[in-house]
Amino acid sequence: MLKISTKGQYALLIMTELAESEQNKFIPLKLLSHRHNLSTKYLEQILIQLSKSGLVIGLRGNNGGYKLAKKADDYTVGEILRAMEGDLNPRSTSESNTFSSVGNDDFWNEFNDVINNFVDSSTLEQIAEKNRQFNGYDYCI
Amino acid sequence: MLKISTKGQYALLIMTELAESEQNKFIPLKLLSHRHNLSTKYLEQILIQLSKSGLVIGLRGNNGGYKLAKKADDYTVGEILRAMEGDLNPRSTSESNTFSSVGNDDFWNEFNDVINNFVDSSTLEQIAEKNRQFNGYDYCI
DNA sequence: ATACCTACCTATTGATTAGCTAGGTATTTC
DNA sequence: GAAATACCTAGCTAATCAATAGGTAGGTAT
Repeated sequence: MLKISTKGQYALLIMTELAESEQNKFIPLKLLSHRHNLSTKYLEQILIQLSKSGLVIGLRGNNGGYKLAKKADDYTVGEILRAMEGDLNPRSTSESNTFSSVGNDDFWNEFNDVINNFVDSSTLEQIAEKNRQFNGYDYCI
Repeated sequence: MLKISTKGQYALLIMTELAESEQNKFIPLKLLSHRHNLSTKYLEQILIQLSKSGLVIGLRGNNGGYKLAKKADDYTVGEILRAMEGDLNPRSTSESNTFSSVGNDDFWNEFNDVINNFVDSSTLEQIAEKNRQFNGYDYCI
């Protein structure tokens, strides 16, 4: 249906949240879920998966939580979404060659490129920066 | 999961098939399904829906079948896929504003634009033409 | 040591969708 | 009127989505 699941959307949202945090401190899951009114248990699964993928670092115990594994500039949106969704090919890869035609194949390949080029040229930092600007104007009176 | 369903893929494939037919003659469903090894009953549902959407004209009885409702040049891939899939927004529209942030919203809107601009600038004729060229080289010896 | 905090793990569930299959009805041509 | 065709409606299986639930392991402060 050409939709990114809520997992992908939540993941991106939370990653930008982490990117905006000062000094990249560990932020506990509970705080993140409460701030965005998301199910803690559901978000937990997402963060564990991000952690397994190496996009985020989790630390247990008091003052633990999650933080980015690298600088926000070094994340593409693509790698974040793919960590949650698997590959972002609009055509199910398995059936690519069972039925097809040259023109159709070309179209689907180009479509795939358009999508992936876009998400891979968008960085986490770009999103976080926009949020910072907006929050700046909004609250700095 | 950012996938176009088989319905959308089949629809596009069959539409290009119709576009390639000489003089836009009516082609029976059974022929189309056999040529591409697709379930007749499943493809039937797809063509009925395309017919309801006005993209294709169905005629019953002997020598009946389906044909395009207009010139291949006048179809965008977007309108064909949307007829099968509904809108092609990668973010579920309903949840757009329940959770969000400026940067995230901007990203999702741009993503939406990238996808829709692409499918709306690809025409059925472009795909059909590529097929015709290929078939020309392949069989004309 | 122990109490608490936090991430991590595994299973289950209800709702929805994808991808078909099946059987019938209406319409057109010969 | 018989054959060919599109059209209609229902159901079915498997997968996926979006959560919920209950537990375990690892750190920290006292």
